[in-house]
Amino acid sequence: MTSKKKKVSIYDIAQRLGVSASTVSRALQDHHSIGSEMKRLVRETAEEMDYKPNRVALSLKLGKNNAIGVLVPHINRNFFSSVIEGIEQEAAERGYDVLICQSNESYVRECQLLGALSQGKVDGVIASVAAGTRDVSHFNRLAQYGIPLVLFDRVSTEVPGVMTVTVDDYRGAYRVVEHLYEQGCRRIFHYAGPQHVSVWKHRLEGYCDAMRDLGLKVGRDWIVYGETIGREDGERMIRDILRMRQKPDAVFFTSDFVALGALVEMKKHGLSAPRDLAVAGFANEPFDEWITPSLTSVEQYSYRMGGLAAKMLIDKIDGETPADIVIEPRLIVRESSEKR
Amino acid sequence: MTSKKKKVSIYDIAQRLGVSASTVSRALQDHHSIGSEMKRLVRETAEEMDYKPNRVALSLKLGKNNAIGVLVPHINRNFFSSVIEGIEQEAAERGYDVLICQSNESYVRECQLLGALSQGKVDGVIASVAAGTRDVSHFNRLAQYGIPLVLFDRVSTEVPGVMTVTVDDYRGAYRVVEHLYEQGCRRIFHYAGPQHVSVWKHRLEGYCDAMRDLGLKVGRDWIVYGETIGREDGERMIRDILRMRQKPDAVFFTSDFVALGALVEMKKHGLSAPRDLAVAGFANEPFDEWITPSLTSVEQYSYRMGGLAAKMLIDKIDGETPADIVIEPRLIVRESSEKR
DNA sequence: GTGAAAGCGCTAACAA
DNA sequence: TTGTTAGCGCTTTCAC
Repeated sequence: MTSKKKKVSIYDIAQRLGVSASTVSRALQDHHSIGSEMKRLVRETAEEMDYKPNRVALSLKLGKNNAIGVLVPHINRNFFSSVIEGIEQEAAERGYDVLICQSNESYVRECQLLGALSQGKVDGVIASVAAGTRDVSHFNRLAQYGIPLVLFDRVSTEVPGVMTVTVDDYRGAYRVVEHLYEQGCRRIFHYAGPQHVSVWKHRLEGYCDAMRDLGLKVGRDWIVYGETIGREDGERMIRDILRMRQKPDAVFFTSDFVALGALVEMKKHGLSAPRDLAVAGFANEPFDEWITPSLTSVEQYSYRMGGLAAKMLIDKIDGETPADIVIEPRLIVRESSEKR
Repeated sequence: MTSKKKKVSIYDIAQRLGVSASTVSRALQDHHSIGSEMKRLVRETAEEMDYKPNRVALSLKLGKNNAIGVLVPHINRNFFSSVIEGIEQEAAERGYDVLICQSNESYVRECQLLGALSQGKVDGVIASVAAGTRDVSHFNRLAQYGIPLVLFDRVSTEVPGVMTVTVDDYRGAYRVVEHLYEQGCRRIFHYAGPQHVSVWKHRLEGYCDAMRDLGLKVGRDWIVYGETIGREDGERMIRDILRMRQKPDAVFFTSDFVALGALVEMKKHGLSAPRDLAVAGFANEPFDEWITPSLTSVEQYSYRMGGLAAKMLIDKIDGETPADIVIEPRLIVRESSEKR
């Protein structure tokens, strides 16, 4: 049976010392109007009584929480957990707590959580839009409450006052296509994600423009518009390809997971990349370099992205006006696409 | 220029309606003493004025935050982010916020963060001990403040009043050894992690006991006591093995990452699992089934673990006294160890 | 250099 | 059924 000590407040310290609470408060803040002898005394007593400031009271008084909310589609996805890790690192350094919640890609859940985040616990929000979200107006409420918002990766510019940090998906996709071209590929297909999501839209645009610039005409069935981006989608696409008369010599998948499914399915049919079909993905998931063949992909610097998003948000909270950030992605060529 | 509306409080509603704040407060809480007409009126006005309750004020008043703190070594590790996902899910369902922080495996950081978590923002803490931690007495402070603590995976029973949820590492390891034995392996080595960490200690014990029960004598250099558990460690161990006169026919690695390093290094030397050496890991990381050969491992049900930890903690906060939980692990046999 | 008092937004005794 | 009041723990004007 551990005796729960009652929490000690500045009043307890004040009483013990026979001074007023405000003196204690000031001493603890190293206020100039307090004598050094008094300061020492107060600090020692605080230490001795195991005093911990109550941050909730502080928040209420100051109207500042030193906390940011993070809203992501899923916590347990390498990309997002890596971003969160970056956020936490930066936030911790600047004395901020991080409150996380996940939308599970659901629009309804996202609305609820934004509601909860408007209830005064956080000074700002970092979010990435759920795949189920088409109308982003629920994000506006934050601005109405004066809560700054940073969107990362899956962003929307339709939210007034929003700040964004993104990777240049267009450039990343463009480079993938260039690379496949350099490997001798000409019939380059693309598995695209839902087009209401910014990143997948930009990757498709990068693909299209690169193809055009390279003088390659995109056939009518060269682009697959996926509803989801799971491994099964990649498997299905390979099966579909096997039934085609005119097969592609490369596929650029908008996600590593889809590409992974494709590689697995290819193996099942005795096909190998890049010999039978060059394959590239996007996101540089950790498994990319462990699988066989290793997977060509695009690094998004997710950890850095998180750090930048947090910095941006906290700077904004501190009254600055940070500019949007676009991170330059990096093409990482691996076995799945390197013809020699 | 968006006009930041000033936040509306119950006083604003009260004023508008010409009633007192307490009436509004009660109406909003659906208190029985308020007439249904009044309730309707208050609720409509609240809606109209876009009122959001201030949860910070609520916390201060009630001395309850509806928030739990989560302290893990790393956010961006599949195991931990999966646990966190489970925690968030359960917490959200029960109306709790989740505050995350990471110790980066550092003892000092863990101390600091526990200090921060004692500052009244959370009603309870879920944590997994940093690898750098040998003395766990810093966890005691939480109990002193009446903040319940659940430790998961890497636990310590030396913390008074602590609750734990773990996977039965001993059993998991035991089964791995049994399985390798059934595959015909007799010279089964073990790569162990730092022994001050509960999970690695228990896995080693499971290994030792299984070997004994199977009548296999463990040679003096069969157990490698690793300081770290990274891929490099696995690579190094393979190189060491290659220099041995009497080689093992199987290695049980206490971590999938070490096993992964081993498989990669083996490939480099033209060796393949399980033909030349059967390999098994622990944790069932997602990449286990994608790599070649796929890796035999032990599933820990991390997502469930998170949910259970959160349930346990919140039950405790609600005044119940939950019992410790031990999750039964599951051996997942894959190519790396299946002789046929 | 220090204290008294107000107040952040809310709830809950106590009164009426 | 409703209003008044105190107070959660802290900071900060204002007065001394």
